[in-house]
Amino acid sequence: MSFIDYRETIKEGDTAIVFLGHESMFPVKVQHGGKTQTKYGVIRHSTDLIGKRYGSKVTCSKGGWVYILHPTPELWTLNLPHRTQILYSTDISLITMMLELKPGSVVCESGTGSGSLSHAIIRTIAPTGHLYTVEFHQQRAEKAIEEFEEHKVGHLVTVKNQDVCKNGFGITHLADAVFLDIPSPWEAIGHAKSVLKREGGRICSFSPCIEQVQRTCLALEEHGFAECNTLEILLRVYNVRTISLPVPDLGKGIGGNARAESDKGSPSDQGASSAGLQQGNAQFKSGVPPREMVGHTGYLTFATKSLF
Amino acid sequence: MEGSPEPASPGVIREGDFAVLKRDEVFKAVAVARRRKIVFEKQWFCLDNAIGHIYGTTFEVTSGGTLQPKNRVQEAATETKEAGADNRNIVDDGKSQKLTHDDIKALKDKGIKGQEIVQQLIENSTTFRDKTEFAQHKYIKKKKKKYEAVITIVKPSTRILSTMYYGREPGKINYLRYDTLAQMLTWGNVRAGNKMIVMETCAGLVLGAIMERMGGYGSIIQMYPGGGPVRAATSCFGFPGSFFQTLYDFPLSKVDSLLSGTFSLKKLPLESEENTAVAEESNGSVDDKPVSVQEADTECSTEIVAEDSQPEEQEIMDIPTEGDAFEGSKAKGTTHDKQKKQEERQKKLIEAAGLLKEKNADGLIVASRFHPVPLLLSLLEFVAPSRPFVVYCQYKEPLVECYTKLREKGGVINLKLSETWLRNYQVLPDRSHPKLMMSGAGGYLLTGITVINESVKSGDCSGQTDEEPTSKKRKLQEQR
RNA sequence: AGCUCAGUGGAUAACUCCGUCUGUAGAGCCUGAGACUCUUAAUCUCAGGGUCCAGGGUUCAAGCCCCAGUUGGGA
Repeated sequence: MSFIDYRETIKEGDTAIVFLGHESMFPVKVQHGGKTQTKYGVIRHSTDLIGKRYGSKVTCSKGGWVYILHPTPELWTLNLPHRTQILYSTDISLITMMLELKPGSVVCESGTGSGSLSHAIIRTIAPTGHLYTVEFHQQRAEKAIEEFEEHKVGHLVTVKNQDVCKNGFGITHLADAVFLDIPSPWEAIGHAKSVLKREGGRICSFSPCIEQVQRTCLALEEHGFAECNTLEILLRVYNVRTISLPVPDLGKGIGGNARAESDKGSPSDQGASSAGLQQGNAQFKSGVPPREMVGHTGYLTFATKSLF
Repeated sequence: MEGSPEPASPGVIREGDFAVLKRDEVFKAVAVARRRKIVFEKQWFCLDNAIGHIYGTTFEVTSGGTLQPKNRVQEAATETKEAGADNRNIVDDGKSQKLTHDDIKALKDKGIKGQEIVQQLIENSTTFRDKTEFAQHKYIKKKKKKYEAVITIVKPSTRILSTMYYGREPGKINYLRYDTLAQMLTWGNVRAGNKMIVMETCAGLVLGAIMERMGGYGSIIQMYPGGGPVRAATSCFGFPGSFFQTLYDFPLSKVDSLLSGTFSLKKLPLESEENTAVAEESNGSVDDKPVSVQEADTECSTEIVAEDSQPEEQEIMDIPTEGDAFEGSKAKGTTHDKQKKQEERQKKLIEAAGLLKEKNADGLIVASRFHPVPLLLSLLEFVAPSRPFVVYCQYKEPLVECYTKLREKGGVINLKLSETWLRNYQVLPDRSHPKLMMSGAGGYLLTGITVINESVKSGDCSGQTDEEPTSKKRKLQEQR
């Protein structure tokens, strides 16, 4: 198992995703002799997991079943233990594209937070790129290092426990892209500029509040960044449902005979009949939005450092 | 609001009023009565002490279940002396609050004021002064919400009730969101003096909204499915009885017969001596030739009913929200009463039929759980030319079908299928951002304007296909 | 049947529930109204009733966050 490479079978030490259905799934560290409880019964790692192919349907002790999935950054984002608020795949997708990340890219990130975005970046820049990620909270930095090692991507990432606003990223003129997810990003724009390659690169800053964006944009301009652009992306999910609407009873049966002869061609005759609707229910499929409303995550401000 | 502390009664909470309780963004409609327990947000209390105060007053709930008005004077400007620069030194070990669960419970049980409890929590937090200024502010806000819970009593309105229903029982109003309702009232040109046709299954909310906008002037014919109109939400508005004198209702199941001229009253009581028009109708229908309602007769009877106050009585019957007080007086309806009631009903029905038969309504509003196509095609018959109509549906597909059918049939222009999105914002110094985006789940609208359908009048089908596009083109040019 | 340990998934309507499809504003019961016939009532239809157990902590100034507590469910 690795977050940057698919493997066929489940092995000791892997982080696998146990999929129970709906939105319900959780990560599990596979260990000899390990046991995992689910609502469908117990899973015994040695017999139920190790050696099985990813994607297998595993039967639990109560007769229920679950799927075991190979981890991906997207599944990890949905299952990682939160130390902070995290970025979700909708925002991550836009960040990745607008920062022009690809295999070989060198990226600087701060703060690391819970590592949701970090995993996605690492997947994209592997096998030859590198991520430098800076986090001023000591426990969070340590936990991140631990996770990267566990997920066998440690060689692609360097974690530093320091304050990016004061001390920058600890390197200069190496990065193709910089990403900032910190409360006062405008204080880090200078360091960001100096860490980007001399020939230029892209920067992105994530902020929940519009005042932060205003300050950041001013700072970007002062430091000579170009193509400053702020975006917000919202995900709209639809559930596909069969809808059944009752057809109203307009009393068609009672006066039906007389109406057939309506000389004026009264359009009312077309009522239920021309609509092709019989008494009863009209059925159709529709995409219905879930009741929960889309919440605001943050604004994404992008800019380019160019030679000119 | 202009600072005039007028003793004018309209602004005062009185027994028998319909009022709305508000806590934060949660509403509940209640009938104001003495000695009646209300449960709201897991607190129970009586409204006795609220009677006599003006609407908009904020109350605290005492432990004894009474309301005490709360003066909003001192917002102790909790001057934040110390604040951290960032959270790098805050560790989430769950140990920063020194008060235990039992300590806090004891404070509450002792009846300590919410404000004091919040202060205690702050003083016993080892991390509070290390939080940033913004985090401190947020912390206080959260604790206040929990411990300084107050309720405000407000006057019902479309704004309040539509917000309440969407939040509390959206299924009962077919997910009609309040911004969508606002669109309907505007595009429907709802105003005083109109003659409106309404077909809704939104608990009577849409009807109430229309009545509010009409202010008691004009007339409304409510089309209803099944045994009678539902007006649970309408009664929450607390409209004066006069508003109901020109509110009529008519069963959907009679619409086709009315349109085809075979409309009759089958279950009319045998002895309907007073109203000759009614008698004629019932007799006529038994015979060979279906007799349509005479316009002159119905207009006459309309005026008669407008004078007596029967409609009001009917509304009170619809009101038994949670009322048990009136139960006693509700003598088990004698057969005589029942018969009398039915007679009144028949009378109103005849009047409603007469109004519809004039085919000169000023607008049509549809918002129902039924498929809108047959409703729209039939009910538009009763609307005068050059009048707006609005159809709401929770789903897009049926309205697309309406659009298609109406284009085929003609007689309407300016058809527009629409949906509104709504989002609100947090605005605080340096902390402004959108809160929620409400989109998709608020339903869809089809709006349009009726016109004289020449293709039908001429009885020439071939001309229809040619005329439609040209007229549409002209309209487009005018708009640009 | 009682106690202890570990892990798992639930608490919203007066009450009881809600599905391995990315199905928790959906229902049942209850109450009421109308219809109907089989009338101390049955049946059918419709309606009324919803803001999520409680406390603490924490995330950036956006929770798809965390912890221990209460209650009941399963190995």
